[in-house]
Amino acid sequence: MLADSSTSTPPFFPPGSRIAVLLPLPLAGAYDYLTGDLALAAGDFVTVPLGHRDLIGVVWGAGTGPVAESKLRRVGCRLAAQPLSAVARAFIDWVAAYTLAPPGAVLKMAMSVPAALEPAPGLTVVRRVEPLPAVKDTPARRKVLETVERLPPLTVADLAREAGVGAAVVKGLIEAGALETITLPRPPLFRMPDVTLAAAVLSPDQRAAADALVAAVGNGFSVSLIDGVTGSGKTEVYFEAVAAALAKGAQTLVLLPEIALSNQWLERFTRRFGARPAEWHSELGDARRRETWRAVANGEARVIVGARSALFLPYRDLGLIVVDEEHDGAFKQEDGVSYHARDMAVVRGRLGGFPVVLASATPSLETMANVQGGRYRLLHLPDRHAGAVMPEMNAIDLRRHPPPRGRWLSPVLVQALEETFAAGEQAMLYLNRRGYAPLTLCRTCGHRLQCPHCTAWLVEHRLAGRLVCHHCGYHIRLPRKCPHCEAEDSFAACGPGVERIAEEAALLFPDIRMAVMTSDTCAGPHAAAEFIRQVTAHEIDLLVGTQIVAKGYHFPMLTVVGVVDADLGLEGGDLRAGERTHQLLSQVAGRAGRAERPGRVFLQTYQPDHPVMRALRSGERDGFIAREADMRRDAGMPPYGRLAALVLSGPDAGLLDGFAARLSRAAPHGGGVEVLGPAPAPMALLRGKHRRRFLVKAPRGVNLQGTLRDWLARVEQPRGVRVQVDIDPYSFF
DNA sequence: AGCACGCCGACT
DNA sequence: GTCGGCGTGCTC
Repeated sequence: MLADSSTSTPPFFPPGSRIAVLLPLPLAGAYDYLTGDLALAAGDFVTVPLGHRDLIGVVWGAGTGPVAESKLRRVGCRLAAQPLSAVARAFIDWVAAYTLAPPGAVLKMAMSVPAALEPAPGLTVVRRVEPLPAVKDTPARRKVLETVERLPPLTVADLAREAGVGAAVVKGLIEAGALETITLPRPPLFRMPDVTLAAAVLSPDQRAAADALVAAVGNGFSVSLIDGVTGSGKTEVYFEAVAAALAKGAQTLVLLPEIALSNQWLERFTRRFGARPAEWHSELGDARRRETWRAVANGEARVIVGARSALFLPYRDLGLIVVDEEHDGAFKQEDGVSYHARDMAVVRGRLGGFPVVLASATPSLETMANVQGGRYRLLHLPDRHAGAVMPEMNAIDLRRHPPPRGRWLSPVLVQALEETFAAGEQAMLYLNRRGYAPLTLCRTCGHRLQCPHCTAWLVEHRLAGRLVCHHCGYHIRLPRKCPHCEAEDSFAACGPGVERIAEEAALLFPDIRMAVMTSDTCAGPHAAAEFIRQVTAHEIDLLVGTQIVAKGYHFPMLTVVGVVDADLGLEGGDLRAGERTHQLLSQVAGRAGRAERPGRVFLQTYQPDHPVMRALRSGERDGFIAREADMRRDAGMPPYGRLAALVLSGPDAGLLDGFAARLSRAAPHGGGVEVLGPAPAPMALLRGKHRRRFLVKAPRGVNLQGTLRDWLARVEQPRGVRVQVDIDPYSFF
């Protein structure tokens, strides 16, 4: 059964009890309070005094702390909000223990909307007073009174609009006593998705996968991976699992990497279920956020689609989680509590006793290792449906077919673009680099323009007319004189960004219609939706963009994709560089030729024989993954070993290095634990803070968290130094 | 995370 | 002589 809907009563605390209350603060643990004359249960939201202020916290259990009972203060009051379920509380404790974050910091993610804890305001509507007192009669008043008779109760503003008069008339009638206001419970904001609508027609492979998922729903914890190439219909398959969960009365969470960009996904959902799901992402307004939080807590929202933070919403009866594009790095939160939403979704499923579905065209090595270990069930979708074929993959060897000096597009790619535009089809150029040029240097003295707060070059944004640091947002106008040698007009832009590629394309194809899509040019979901509309309506011939264009859009007339610098992601050679580049370029390639038109993909590379390029060209994904997996296994790296990063940061480099040296001397050893570092973190200076990093490697089965906790406890932490623990680090920056 | 308590420079 | 800067330390 659905474990979230706690059938057993939670621990109960009668008046006069000592209880632990968890506060949404980064404190070491829960604080003890006395219930006073209140009767409380675990999970209740309560106000408690802390210092001079009153805070909202959650009753976490019996009070067991070391503080003397005489020093305890009393709980203020119990809030009417839906209590936090036992599973939600266990999840918060689990995540805190795993990530080494204070439990209150995790609770804070679940209490991100404090205003939602206040009771939902009702809807104030107007109705007629019976019997109607004698009031002055005017044509406007008569219209209002007629409208009140004719329509169900409306708000003042709606009634005035319906009657075609100003709000003052309605207010006047209320004043005169002919109308009165009453407060009704607010009508539901989220419509129930309709599971009786016809599902998409599924291929036999899709049908088999969908049947397996449907059978898993309501049948306890399990993890399934839908592994299928772009266009194989993964979404339709997991929609059947969503329908099954809805039919069983369970809430469903669908996690997407970038919900703000997924209007196409929302449209598909709405077509399938006849109602929009509840959305949860950073662009929600305050009122919507509050309403959604309440609707999740009281069970009114049945399907929630959201970014990673949606994992911590206070679900009333969650019974299914789908993690789409499970390989996507956006699921890893790096700042504050650092967690991977995919992995925590699996934990949430295990604690809640329900199935978790992962979906990807390029599953992560972690997930594949779990499939091979028999922990996750594999559901394979081999074909692109509707007869579409996989795009033809071409590597352009830039050593043999270099672009002209000062240009970035190889003649081979230029010719393909020419053919595409001549055929009346669309093309996309992909380069994961915003701005015009990533580096600006002085031709006279060689000085490079660098961010004063970070270890990073300033990136020229020519459209905005400035140089920008992509790490801290620092920006200046392009100076005329070199700050070092004072030479005038001596700057050279080195390397391309998307703006420069667009400039080159405009030079080569002056007559085509072009758009540049980056996070700079499409802030907000509406801007993205407008780009998508323009491309779909074929108002654009060439789309130039960064990673933002790699997301799963369908453009039926888009037949050629050019990857301007396929080697870009391989630089630096971190643990996941190969895997990540393969995933990203596979996804970009999937944009080509999705309808009946065959697609062609061109990868510009100086390393056509690199394993990543070979894998992309041949489509030998599994062989590539197996080789990457072997390398990780040999190196004892995740998912075959455990890894954590310890990042020390602070404004004083000397203090930082002293602390790092003391930590190094106290470093754990033995049991296969290996500590690498301290080394300057890859961004040795970020936002004015110096950074040093340790990497801790351990075999599976070692208690990594315990080891780290003990290590940190052995060394006193100076003020002015921040220590950040990142279990399972992803980015090495 | 707040918020007060602390000890050192420019004001009525 | 005070007002106030924000460094540091505590809150059951």
